[in-house]
Amino acid sequence: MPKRKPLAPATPSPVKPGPRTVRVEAAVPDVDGTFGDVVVADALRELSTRDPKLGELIARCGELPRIFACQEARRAKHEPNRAFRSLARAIVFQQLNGTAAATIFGRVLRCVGAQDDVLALTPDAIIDADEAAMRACGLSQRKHEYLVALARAFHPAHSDFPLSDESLEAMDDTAVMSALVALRGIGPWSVHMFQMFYLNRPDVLPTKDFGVRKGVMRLYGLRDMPSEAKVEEIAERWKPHRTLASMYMWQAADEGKSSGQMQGGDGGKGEKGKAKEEEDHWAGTKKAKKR
DNA sequence: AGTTTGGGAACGGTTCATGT
DNA sequence: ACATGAACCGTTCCCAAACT
Repeated sequence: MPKRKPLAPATPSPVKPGPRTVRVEAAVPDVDGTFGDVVVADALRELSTRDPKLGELIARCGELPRIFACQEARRAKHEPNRAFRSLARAIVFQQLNGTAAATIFGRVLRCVGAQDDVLALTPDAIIDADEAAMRACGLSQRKHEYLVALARAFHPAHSDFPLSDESLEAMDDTAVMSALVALRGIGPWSVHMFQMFYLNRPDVLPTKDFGVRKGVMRLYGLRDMPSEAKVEEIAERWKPHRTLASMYMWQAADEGKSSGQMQGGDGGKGEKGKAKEEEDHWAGTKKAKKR
């Protein structure tokens, strides 16, 4: 096979090139203007005061729809095993192209009889599922191990201190991080997304996230991708609203991409697509059921 | 000896340059 | 026009090497 030129992005960013001042679409109307316990407008005012560069971005973009996307998830709070399902999906999706992962997750749902009712995806269902059948869904041996371990961690009969929706809600951010990274297959990045989009914690800074780092680089005019320490240093002024600020970093990264100002660049869907997938995932959309 | 860092592997669907 | 197959996506784990 002859040498190939670098591939063009596999999935072009859905953000259309256009005037830098274009506003993103308005937030969906049926929201109460809060993120977790925070009034978004107040938090954005505070962020704008403390960080003028971020303030310019906020003024230009308004309240981002992604801020409110997770409100939908909060409405479904009463559904049992939601945290388990979210984390199970995160394990299946990690390391994979979103489309491929959705295909596999759909097969897994079918395998455990949850194709028509995601509520049937329970720790019991995963523990009882036939390993060969799960592997036949396209699940790697490692991921199958992770899923079973996750199911056991949520199962009272298999864990002295079983995790649950309620216990995770009651934990502070540090405790949630400790509890979840202890599970194989769940890393800091996944926990950060879980805290942001599932628990709606207001002060989460996903320093490992490529999009956040890229957004920081762009917004603050840095020449190179900032280290995690540099991101933390810059984000000091965002406390205690680092979750919202991080969402604006994704926006900054998106704008850089759409306006062609980012140098170098990663192929494929990049942080935009990934971030969108995470929003959809943690917000509880049912994309994976489309099969 | 203990800790940190870096690189490779895993994983399936999609994209697209190249050859026929 | 169609077939082929390499490259790519990104997070996590694991292991080896480097460092303290």
